[in-house]
Amino acid sequence: MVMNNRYNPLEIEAKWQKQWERSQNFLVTHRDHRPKYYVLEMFPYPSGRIHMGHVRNYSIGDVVARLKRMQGFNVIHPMGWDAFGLPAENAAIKNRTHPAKWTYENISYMKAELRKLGYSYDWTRELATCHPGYYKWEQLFFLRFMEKGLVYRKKAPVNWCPECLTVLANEQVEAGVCWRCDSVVEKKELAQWFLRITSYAEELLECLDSLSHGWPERVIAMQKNWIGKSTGMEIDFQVEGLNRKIRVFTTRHDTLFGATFMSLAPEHELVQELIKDSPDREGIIGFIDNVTRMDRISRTSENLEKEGCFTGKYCLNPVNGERMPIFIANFVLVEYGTGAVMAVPAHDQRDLEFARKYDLPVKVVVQPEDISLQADMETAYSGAGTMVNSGQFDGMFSENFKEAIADYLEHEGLGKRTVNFRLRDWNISRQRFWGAPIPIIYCEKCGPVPVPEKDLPVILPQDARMPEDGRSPLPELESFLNVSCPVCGGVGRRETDTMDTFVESSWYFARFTDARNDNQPFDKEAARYWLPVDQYIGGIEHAILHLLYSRFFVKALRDLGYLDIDEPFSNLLTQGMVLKDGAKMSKSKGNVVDPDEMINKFGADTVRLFCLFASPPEKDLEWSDSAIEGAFRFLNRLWRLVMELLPELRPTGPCAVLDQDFLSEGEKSLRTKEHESIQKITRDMIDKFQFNTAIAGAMELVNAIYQSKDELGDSPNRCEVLSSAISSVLTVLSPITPHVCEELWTRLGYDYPLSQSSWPRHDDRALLRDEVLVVIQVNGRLRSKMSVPADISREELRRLALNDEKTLKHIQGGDIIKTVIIPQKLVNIVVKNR
RNA sequence: GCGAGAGUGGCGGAAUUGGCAGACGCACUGGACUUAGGAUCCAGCGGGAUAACCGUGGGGGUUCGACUCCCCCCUCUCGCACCA
Repeated sequence: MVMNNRYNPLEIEAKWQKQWERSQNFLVTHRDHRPKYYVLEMFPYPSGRIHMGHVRNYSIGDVVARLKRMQGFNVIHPMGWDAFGLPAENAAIKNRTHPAKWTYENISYMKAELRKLGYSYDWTRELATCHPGYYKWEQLFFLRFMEKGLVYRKKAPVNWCPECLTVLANEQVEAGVCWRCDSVVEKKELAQWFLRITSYAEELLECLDSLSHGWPERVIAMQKNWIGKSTGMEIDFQVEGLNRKIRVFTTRHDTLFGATFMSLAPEHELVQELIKDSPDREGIIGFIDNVTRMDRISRTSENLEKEGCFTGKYCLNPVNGERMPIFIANFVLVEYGTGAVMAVPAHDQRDLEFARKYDLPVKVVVQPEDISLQADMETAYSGAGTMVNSGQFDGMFSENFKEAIADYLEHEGLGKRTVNFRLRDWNISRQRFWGAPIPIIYCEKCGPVPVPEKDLPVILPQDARMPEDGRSPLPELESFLNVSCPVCGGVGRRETDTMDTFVESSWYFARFTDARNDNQPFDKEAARYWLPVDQYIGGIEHAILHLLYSRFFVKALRDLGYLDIDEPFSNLLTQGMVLKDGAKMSKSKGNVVDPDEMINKFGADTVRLFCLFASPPEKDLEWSDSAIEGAFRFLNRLWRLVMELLPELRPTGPCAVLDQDFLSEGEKSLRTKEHESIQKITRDMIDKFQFNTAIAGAMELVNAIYQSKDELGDSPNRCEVLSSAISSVLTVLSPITPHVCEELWTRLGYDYPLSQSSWPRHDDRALLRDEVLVVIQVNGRLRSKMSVPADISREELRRLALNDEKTLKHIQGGDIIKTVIIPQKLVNIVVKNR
């Protein structure tokens, strides 16, 4: 048969994929004596086709899964579909069909693509988040969250994407534009459902420390930044002539004596009352309108000139009673702190600019040591120093004064120490159809009422027709809307908003532990055994969004008694992007490389090999058509090597036990290379996930075998040494290129599959060489090399080095000051010229 | 501005963490085998008059010895950014 001679990837790949499926090798249960290992890749949105980014992501994950299996772990490696989302609705409108149809068709196509790549998934755990059997439990969690006070409904100005026709959470607005479609986000006043993620702000921040070993530093930094904890005080300022107080949040209460005016956000709740009888009311309202109409990008731009207008009212500084004019300022944000800022122009640059513009007083209260600050300063001083102009506190160090004034204000009831977070509650209402319905019924009498647990799931109607204009059909779908109130039996109407799709991805990793459970979200025992995820792999784009939401969900589910872990993902690998011609692949740029095409041309093993070899996992990978041919060439080379030697090879196993003393020089040298390679590859693969260098190591070993097979001639242990080395190559490459390795392994005569073999262990004794190459330097410069017995004494090595011909040339005419000797490595002779 | 990361041949990338800079691969050059080669094999491949020497973004320093450690500077990528 032809296939006996030539490497035919498509044929052997189909064969082994069938074989693995039949043997059910990758199916696991939690009733197992082995230690568990949970490896998970971020599940895909079923957009239609797998792209190279997926291939890279899932290839890395599959290597980890196969590797850990070979190391003796009970490995769970599931795959599923993040199946709710807007593209399905758009496609449904276009094709005049239901989003479910498009979604399930995509899933089945993409699943076939994944199968062709030979990934070792436990497909019995497959899930699609759009299936009622999945989102039923999500709706249950919503009810549980509600009971716990973790869900509330609030009318608030929210982020509205005019393109997606729905609201967005704060995390989903990036620099003022929609994360999905880049439209400029607008503000809209709507009643929405919120998850109280802020209750966990402190813990979400603190636990980041426990992740510092397993997570990339920059992801941790981004999350810290997003949570944005700052410690300070809330202080009340009495409004003059009005029975009102303005509460500010400040981290610089040490500068309180220097506060000379007050700045309010234009949206601040007191503004309308303050300007009620102002003679310039019209002008002020005009100013407010101008500011609030601005989009978020320009409003929060640092270049925006600081502007404001005087309300005509004053408030009183609580510590010195000074009158402070109250301004409305364009740079004060209503959503941060209390929406009001005590302005201390001497010690805050923004306040200083504002004060100069409106000719407001500047009062220095913190005096630095080196220079003497004057009120006519050009830049504000924000450091520490000695208190001045601060009454009886003058002379204190500002950092100490901070505590003193805090005590004083708390004692007088004028303020209190607080912690402020940048993190806001998570708005999960979406005005979309293709999402999990929020299980709420609005009753005319009882108000919003939770759907009783026994009525779950609230199923997304199958008969919905998508309106052409892109809106959700739910608000007009009578069959869905009409329902009686579960409390009073009166007329009720269902909530028509669906949940943010990030809710589904916040707990899917837990559902994987028991994906077919019809009675509960997952069995507690199964979850306890499998969770947390030991290795999570995905793109950096979810550094905040998905990873923060999932962390919150796990903590909330823990407190509800469902889970007993604190964090979902112990280790996180953020893989780099796949680029072509230096840019991210995209249809518009026309630089897309289709995985299917590559698999058909070279086979899955080559595609996998290239993805792992071209670059370390965290770095971006530049696609190269000629480099993937190189990967294909290597597999052909490996194939030919085994085919050529096949008649004389035996299934000795990798790192076969051989008595060193009976080996010839050449045999010993190949054996040493084999064991060195195993050592290096093990270190690279297992300890560092550096598959690119591991593959390089395997290539070196293949090169060495090619050389040895000719050099060894008919030496007595030729068969054993070659068989062992080749078995080793196949074993260590098998997580990366499983099909070709299994095929060659079988042809070698093994009667058990590689996928059920153990990872090889090198023998330290095999690493010992009789002769080692030692480098000779003179004054740190390489001058000569020589091969010496490995156990040579230092003195003997020194003597040999000093008598080396090439070395002597560079020593002549100088005095030898000293020699540095690193055994088995180098000799450095330090010479000083006479 | 703040935070994280990077800078090494023509290219992707290595370097046991202070000890032969450029592993492995791509591209390229020469040769062999060939009707043919875009298959395969062998050899070469940082620069340089193939000699000295110079070379890991630049400049200093520590050291017998620095891609690696310390100080200063430059460039690039990503994230956050009027956060009170």
